[in-house]
Amino acid sequence: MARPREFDEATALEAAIECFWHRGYEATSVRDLADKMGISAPSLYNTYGDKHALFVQALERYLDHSTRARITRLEDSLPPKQAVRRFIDEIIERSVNDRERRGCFLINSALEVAPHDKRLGSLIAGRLAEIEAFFYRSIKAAQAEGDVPKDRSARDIARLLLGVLLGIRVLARSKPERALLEGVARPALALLE
Amino acid sequence: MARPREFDEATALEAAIECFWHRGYEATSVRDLADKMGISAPSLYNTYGDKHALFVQALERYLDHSTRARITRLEDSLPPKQAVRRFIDEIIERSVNDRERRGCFLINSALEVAPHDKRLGSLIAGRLAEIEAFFYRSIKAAQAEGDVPKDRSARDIARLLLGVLLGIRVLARSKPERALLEGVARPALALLE
DNA sequence: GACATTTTGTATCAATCGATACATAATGTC
DNA sequence: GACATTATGTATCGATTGATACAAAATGTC
Repeated sequence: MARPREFDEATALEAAIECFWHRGYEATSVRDLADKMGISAPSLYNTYGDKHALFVQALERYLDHSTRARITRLEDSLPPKQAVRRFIDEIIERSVNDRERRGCFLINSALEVAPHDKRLGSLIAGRLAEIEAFFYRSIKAAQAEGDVPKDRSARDIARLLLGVLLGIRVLARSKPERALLEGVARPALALLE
Repeated sequence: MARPREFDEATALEAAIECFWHRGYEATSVRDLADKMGISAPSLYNTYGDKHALFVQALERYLDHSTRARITRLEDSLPPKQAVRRFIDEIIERSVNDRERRGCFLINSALEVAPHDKRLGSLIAGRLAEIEAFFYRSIKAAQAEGDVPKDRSARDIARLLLGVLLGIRVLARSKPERALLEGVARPALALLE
């Protein structure tokens, strides 16, 4: 019917994720994007729309393949309390080994673009709610199994863990020190015991 | 000796803080700055250097008049445990009432510019350390007075509170809901009881 | 009041921004 | 192979970016 695309959309989108993740939305130019994606500007606009639409697609792909995949993997392979602990542990590990200090694409976006973009803001808020929901149902399940004391508010602890997660990610971008990040997490995780 | 400046440096710097606070570093143009500061571009460059130097001065002034002033005020007027509680409470109050969702200029900067600017990165890291130090010495003092259980690590709880502070500030930019932010803070503050 | 010094306002610099016009190339359909 | 349709490459659009050149204006010193 028509000339086929010569590049792989998903592969190019991965490159776009790298750009936006590393530099943020404003500091990334369309030329940066096109270069790193290995395509021309017209191909970029033809395939993904404009810069903003590309950002949305990049963020959505990142969330599906990163945050959401991690939750599914841990929830399927570990008992609930361990899944929560491991989630936080993996975030710390990633943060300490993040030599470029990219942090988390979702959390970077929550700070940079959410307040200025209503549509993206609710997308991001929804994804943060998914993380809170993971913590909440894990704690609830652990409490049902007698693995976490039942006199503690699962809702509040889930929210604390969400806050701790965001805090660790932000802190790591200016002070990526293991002792500090583990210090943040330790008293919060101790509430599960 | 020479022609005197026709505007107040500090007042104009306050306007620059508003710009950078609201939009971040990259998204704020020199024209935005000059307009809001009520001066011309040459006056801006003549007085503050370039855009980057202006940002540093704006951030430093913000920190002296906001974060650092709050710590001093609370520490001078309240017993240590109450000072910590009040600090967190005030942050939540500010976040909930922050209709423009500006968050905290320091924390916004920790995420946007710290990883890309070594000099600013260490400035920011130092200021975050000051906040942690405030939590730490408050908890230590409260423990000495028997106001906080002594079997808890003051270092870890101080770090948790720092993480919670950052988490609340980030969360508030996409979900400024009181119940959520208070839920994050409640289990952390409960560790002081 | 002449001079040195600094600030201010106008006007503009080259570079880069996001985004496209246009012609050419590559496909499936008939 | 003619045609419709979409992708690609070149070349560039007007707008905006950070930053200045330059001359006029305002001060203290002498």
